[in-house]
Amino acid sequence: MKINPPSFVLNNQFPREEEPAPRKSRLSADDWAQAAIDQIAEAGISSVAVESMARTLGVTKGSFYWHFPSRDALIAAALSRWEQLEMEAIWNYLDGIEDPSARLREMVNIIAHEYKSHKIFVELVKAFDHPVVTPVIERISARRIDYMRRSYEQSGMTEQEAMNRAQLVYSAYVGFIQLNTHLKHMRMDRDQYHAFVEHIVKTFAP
Amino acid sequence: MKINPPSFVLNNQFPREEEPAPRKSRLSADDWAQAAIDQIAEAGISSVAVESMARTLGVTKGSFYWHFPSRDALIAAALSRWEQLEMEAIWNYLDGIEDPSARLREMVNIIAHEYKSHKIFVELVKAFDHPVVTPVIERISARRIDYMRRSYEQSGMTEQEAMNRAQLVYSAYVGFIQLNTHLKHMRMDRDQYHAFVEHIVKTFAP
DNA sequence: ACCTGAACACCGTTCAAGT
DNA sequence: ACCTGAACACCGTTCAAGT
Repeated sequence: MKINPPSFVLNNQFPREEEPAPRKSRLSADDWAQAAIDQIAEAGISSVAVESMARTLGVTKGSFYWHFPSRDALIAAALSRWEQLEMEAIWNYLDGIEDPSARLREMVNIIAHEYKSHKIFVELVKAFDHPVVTPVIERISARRIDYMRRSYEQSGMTEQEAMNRAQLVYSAYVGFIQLNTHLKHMRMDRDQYHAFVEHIVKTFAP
Repeated sequence: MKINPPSFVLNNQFPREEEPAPRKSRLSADDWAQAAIDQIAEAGISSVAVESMARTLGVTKGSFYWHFPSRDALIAAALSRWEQLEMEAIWNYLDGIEDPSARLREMVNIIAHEYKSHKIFVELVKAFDHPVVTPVIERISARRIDYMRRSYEQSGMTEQEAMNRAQLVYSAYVGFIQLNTHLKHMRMDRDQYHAFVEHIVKTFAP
């Protein structure tokens, strides 16, 4: 009953629509947005700097303002692009799995590995209070919590219980990715990690 | 069996040692540190700006650099002061309670209300990846997790189980304060909140 | 349609000079 | 011992001028 994720998940690469072979000398707004996504995945929201990105892209920073009115607009466009291309691909993949408990397990599986989209989510949580970031996390979180709530309801919980449980599990998830990223005592080797996941599964079973 | 917290917890005010009545015209490093603590509690780490704080304190920003070598050094001093004065006072209060389960309940109680120290902790979690903030959260988190681990062990859990449970509860706590602060669907009225706390207590019972 | 280059504001940092 | 004032670096933002 093991489900193998598709290659675009394993490769941290989601299919792009265009991307012609010869690099065009002039840049589009999407070029800037994609560069911003990569920058966020590598070093977080705060590392998105117009001046240094312009240097990397081989233009002056002044040219940036032809494409976007501000740095925040660039971040917003980058996150929107990421939601539509990368997050949506994951949801489509998950929705293709019939069995609800297999779907939930696979959701955990994707999150637990260091895929690019998970890395970006970790960076977003770090910048939780940024006005452009908050609504993105809000949308993603609402969808994930709802996803879990429905699974718990299908397992026979009352509506209220299922909601509380989903919110609690999601809180633990958001807290853990932060603590695990930053705190020494929360970094675990493979055995500890599996024991911890076992404990979580047992504690949060319907 | 209800325990009333001491006035310094309810008033969000912890006793200060000196503080003479006539405001001295010259500033000390502690004056800057205390101003930084208040600023962090109000608007977070990123709002600590040398220039605007100098304006508020009635000096030029140049004078700041007589007291501290950098902005980061100010933040470090502020957080150190907060740990020693405000956090330590809470721990001393908690350690004065004999019954372990009453202590744990009171710990949750203090955290659940919007005291200044809790506000500051929320701000620190927002700036989790700041190199000056990380070790502070690390110290506080290690102590709290250890506190809970011991309680679970005293309740008969194995060492490993108690550790996993403590880490899981703490993860949920850290995640919840973030989600509750920022997400609309996680804001609860009094009834919802009590039902949620009930659910947590039941789920995480030893 | 896209980019340059120079300007400005804001803030962290330095330092010689003042009291 | 503590502070001022002017300077500089860095980065976001604007805009007239170029192709």
